[in-house]
Order: sequence, then structure tokens, then C-alpha cells
Amino acid sequence: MAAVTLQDVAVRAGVSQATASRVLNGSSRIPGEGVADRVRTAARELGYVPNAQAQALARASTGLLGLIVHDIADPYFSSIARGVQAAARTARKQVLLASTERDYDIERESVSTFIAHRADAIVLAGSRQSGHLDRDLEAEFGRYQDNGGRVVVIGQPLAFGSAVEPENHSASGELANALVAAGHTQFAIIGGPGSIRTAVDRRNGFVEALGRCGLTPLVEVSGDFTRDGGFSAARRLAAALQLHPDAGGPPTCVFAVTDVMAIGAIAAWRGLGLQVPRDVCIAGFDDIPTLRDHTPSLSTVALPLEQIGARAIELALCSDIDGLRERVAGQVVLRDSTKLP
Amino acid sequence: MAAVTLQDVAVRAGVSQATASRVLNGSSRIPGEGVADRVRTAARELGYVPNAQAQALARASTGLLGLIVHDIADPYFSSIARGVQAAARTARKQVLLASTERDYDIERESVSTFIAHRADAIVLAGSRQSGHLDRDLEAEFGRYQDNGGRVVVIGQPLAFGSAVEPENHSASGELANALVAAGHTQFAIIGGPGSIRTAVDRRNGFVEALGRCGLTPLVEVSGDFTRDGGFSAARRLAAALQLHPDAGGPPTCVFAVTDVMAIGAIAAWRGLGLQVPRDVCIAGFDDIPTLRDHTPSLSTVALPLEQIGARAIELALCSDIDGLRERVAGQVVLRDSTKLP
DNA sequence: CTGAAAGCGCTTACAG
DNA sequence: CTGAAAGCGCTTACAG
Repeated sequence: MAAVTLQDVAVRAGVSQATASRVLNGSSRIPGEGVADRVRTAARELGYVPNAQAQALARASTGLLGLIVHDIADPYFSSIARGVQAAARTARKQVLLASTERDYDIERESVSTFIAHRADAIVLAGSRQSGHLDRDLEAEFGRYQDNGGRVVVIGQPLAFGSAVEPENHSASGELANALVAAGHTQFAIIGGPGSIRTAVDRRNGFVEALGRCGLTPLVEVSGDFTRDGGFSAARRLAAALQLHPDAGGPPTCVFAVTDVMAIGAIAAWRGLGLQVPRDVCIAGFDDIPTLRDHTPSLSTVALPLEQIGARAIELALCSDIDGLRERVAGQVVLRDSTKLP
Repeated sequence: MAAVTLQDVAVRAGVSQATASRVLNGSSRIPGEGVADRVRTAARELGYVPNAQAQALARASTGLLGLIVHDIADPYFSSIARGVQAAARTARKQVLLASTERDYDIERESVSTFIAHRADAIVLAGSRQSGHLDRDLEAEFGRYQDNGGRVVVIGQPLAFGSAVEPENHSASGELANALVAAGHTQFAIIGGPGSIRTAVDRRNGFVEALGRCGLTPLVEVSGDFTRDGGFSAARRLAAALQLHPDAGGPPTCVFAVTDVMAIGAIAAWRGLGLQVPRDVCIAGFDDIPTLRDHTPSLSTVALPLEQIGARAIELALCSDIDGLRERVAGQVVLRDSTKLP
């Protein structure tokens, strides 16, 4: 019933536990080849699998990395998770995953549990209320870091830890400029929750760039950071702008702060008989891989999501620099959804 | 530097370590309220976080669940992962995630590592070579189960452990029937890797049902279980069938064994000037959420992916039944991509 | 109800 | 190079 133990291996090989340990786990002290062989053989014959929990306790390092996302089924986060996985593997670490369903209580719990499991580092993906972090959470993170834990945040710098930050503000500014350069003159916005930093930055970057061109959005609506959030916001927008199929005239260009919301918006409009880009244009943000084959193809700001995830792990693992903010550029990609006749 | 220890809490509360342990972790032996309060206060003041590694060692249970998927960025797997997460949370377990990039060496490594971490259960999602499992892997799993570890497989029953199996064969048969009933008379297949059980079952279920209707696929091609696999297979198919835009006549109806491949196929055909469903029809399998807004909307077999993930965890956690095979039905959904004029 | 003590499975100075 | 022993931070019979 009980798993094979290092002691079992040592006995069978006729050596001490210490020696078995040194053979099986690349210690600097290398035992003689004859002994080493006996130990390895014994381990193989017995099917020995080291107990990582015991190792962690003895070594004071678990080799565990905690990743917290809002929703693992959201392609934005699953792409980041893929990058995290890849980087973790090359660093020979394991990843503990938590998907919070955008519930802050669950998030707090997850952080506590990861700390309890003594994860070497915790990566928080998915931004929250700007700057604000739960008091308890903050205290816990503080102690965690004092004990050598590393924290890295994606997209929402905290007062502590390191961060990988997409350049939301400037990139959506560039998107606005590109759209204006393409001939668009009327704009509207589908924003995200006002409490979420990423949503606010993207909206502001876009609107401010428009302003520098002497333009102002005709309407702004907002919704959740989800497909359904985009869908319902788009209906309100259509009403506000009195959008009609085949109304003629230059279509208004809408900026949705995420691709997923943009997709929901297009679906909503289609339900109203409106065609993109003929009746209304739209651009998103993120460049979600699964959406590359969408029709019409979506103008957006491409973010290297996998790289972002991988980079977060790398920051978490190089212990020398703390408090680092690493900025990641986005790339404007104009496709059919903003094409003017 | 070192984290606060149970001993620290005990000292501050003026009790023994045993008592502190009993207060902080719902033991059946409940200490007096006065004492309990002192302990809790001390723990709070010190910011005590129990060391899960030490607890695991002492309790011989880690509260860890291992999930292994082919690719966490693939919506099929991320949906399953979401269900796994949800079920794990209600069971108060943590999930260890591995994304293998469809590399069997990585998969073997992940299994070993999960076993080393003494995960209470391991869920393998994503089918592999039918029936075949690496010899070493099998031996390792055997010992793991002997030691009380549970293994659950999604979509590919092994010789051991439990399984959650989508009814691939019968569901694709129903899809074929529905398509025939809808008036389709000419069929073709885009299959997956011949070594993968899921791909084979879906293909066979479809072809056999066609056979019962007195029909045979005109052509079969195959590719990887990915968007690109579907893309390139679709080009070969177009050549084989000599598909031309606006050729007239009833369009051939293609069955792609996954939605993701179907999307790739549609993109490939669009590049050739072919329109779905006018020039060629297509149905997929899975009903990926992110693809619900695709144009044309995709006929498919809907699988309750999240439920499947959740169910796998439940099976893993109810220790009484082993070797259980739980079948999950798929539901045929006909949409625009197979619509006849 | 409470405590002293053994034990979970490893690692790692410290001696030899 | 190798081993005896302490220690990592908890839990849990076993006494009291």
C-alpha cells in the first residue's frame, strides 16, 4: 500500500539513506560508481518515486508555481497559460492553476492556498480594480515576499512584485491613429468594467488619440469583459446611434476593448440585420488565435499572449530583480472589420 | 525570513503544538473555547499560514489533483479544464496542470512528476494511440494506484482507472443520420490522426451510419487535430473533389472530426473562393464555445465539455468505484454550415 | 480537554 | 566517499 521509500531503496542497495539520496538526486557529492549503480538499480527495481512533498520540506523549495486567471476557458487566459506552461517546463517547475471565475473571494482563497503550498512564485493574470488590492491580500503577499516568495502580475502593476504590462494605452492610441489614417471619421466605444485597469487604459488611449486628431466618440457604452458583455453593449450602442441596415453613408467605427467583446458585438448586430463593415465597423484588442478565422476578419491590436505568460515566469524565476515592470508592445492589425468601401 | 510556524503560534498562545494544530485544523477533538480563541488570535497576529507540504507529509494526502491536457490553449481542453477547476474547488482541492503540446515524452514526465508530488488523483484528457500505453507509464500508473492514487481518463478508456467517455461513435452516427434526413446525399470526411481513438471512433460512427443509409463517402482525407490540420486536409479534399466556386448542383457535405478542424477547413475553402454552405457543406464535432459566433454557424455535435471535466474529478474523488466507464451523450446541432438551398 | 513524543520521507551539515 | 543524526513543519495515536 505505502509507496516505496528512499529507505527501502537504501536497504536493498546496502547503503545508507544519505548515500541513496545523494545518488538519486544530483548532489554535488558524487558517490562511487559501483555504489551509485547499485542504488540506481535498486530504485528501478523497486519503482521508487521520490516524494516531492518530503523533498520540499527538507529543501525549503517546492518547485511549484501558482497561476491565477479569471477564466481558463477564456482564450485570452488560456493562451497566457500555454506560455506559462512552456516556461515552467523548461525551468522544471510545476504549475498550480486557479481559475477564479472573476470572483474576488475565490481569488483570495487561491492566493492563500498557493502560499500554503509554498509555491516559489505566484503569477496573477487578469487585472482588477486599478491599484486597489484587498487589505488582507496585500498583507499576505507582503509576508509571502518576505519569506522569499515572488509575485508577478500581468497587466496591472501592484505596489509590489514585478509586472508584465501590455502597452494598452499607447497601443490603442496607435489603433485609433491607424483607423483615422484609413479614413474613419466617426467613432464609438464599447468599454469594459470601469473598475478594471486594462479596460480603462485601452479606452483612454483610444479616446485621447482621437482627441489629438480633433475627434470625439459619438457614444460610449460598456459591458463585462466577455462575449455576452460585448453583445449587450452593442445592442445599446445600436439603439443610441440609431443604426439601420443599409442606411448608407460612412459607417461608424466602434472600438471594443477586447476581441471577445467585439465578437459578441458583431453577433448582436448581425441579429439586427446590420453588416460589418458595411453598416458599422469594429476593431478589438488582443488578437485571440481562435478568432483568426472569424468572418469578417477582425481589426485588432495583436498581443503576444504566450510570450507574455512565459515572460512572467521568467521574471518570477530570476530572483535578482524585483519590482521590475516589463512592457510588452502591441501591434496594430487592420483587417476586414474596419474596411471602408 | 522563515515563515511563521505552528510552533510559533503555539508559543505565543501558551499552548502545545498539538493543541494549536487541533484548533487551526478542524480536528474532531475540539479544545475549549478560551484556548481556541487564544490560538486563533495568535495565528492571526502572526499571519500564520499552514505549510501544506508538511501537512501532506503528516497526513499522507496532498489535496492535489493532476490534470494533463494536450494543449491548454485549445478551446476543447480549456473548457474541460474549466470544469475540472470548478469541481476541484468545491472539493477543496488544488489542480496541478500540465499541457503536453501533444508530446508523449512530456506526458510521461508530467505523470511522473504528478506522482512524485503525490497527487491524490490524475486526470488524463486527450486520447492517444488506441489502447496502447507506454510500458513504463503503465507500470508507474499501476504502482500509483496500488498506493491509493486514482486515475481517470477522458475519452480513451485504459486497461485501468476510470473513464469519462463521450459517445463519439454513436453521436457521429446520429449526425450522419440527421444530415441524410436533411437531404444530403454526397459526403466526404476530414479525419484525424489514425492513431487517435477519438478520431477513429468519430470517423467510423459517421461512415457506418452512412453505410446503413446505403451511402459511402466520396473521399477521405485527414490531418492533425488542429486548425491547421483541418486547413491543409481541406485543400487536399477540394482538389480531390474538384470543387469549384458556384459549380451548381448539390454541395458535398464534409464531416470534420473536430470543430477546430472544420474552422480551418472553411478558412481554406474561403481562400479558394468556395463558399459554405453554397459550394460545400461541413459539420464538426465538440461545439466549441468560442466558435458559436462563427459565420457560417457550424453544424456539430455538442459535447458538455465543462461537465465532462467536472465529472472526471468527481469520479476521481469517489473512491468506492474503480474501473467505472461513464458515457456522456453528444447532441446533434444542425446550423447554417450544412444548410441546403 | 491537553501535552509529550513519535513519525511522515526526505536533505544536509558534521564527522569519520 | 560514506554514514549517523538532526531537522524541515505538521498530525495523531497514546497517556494523563
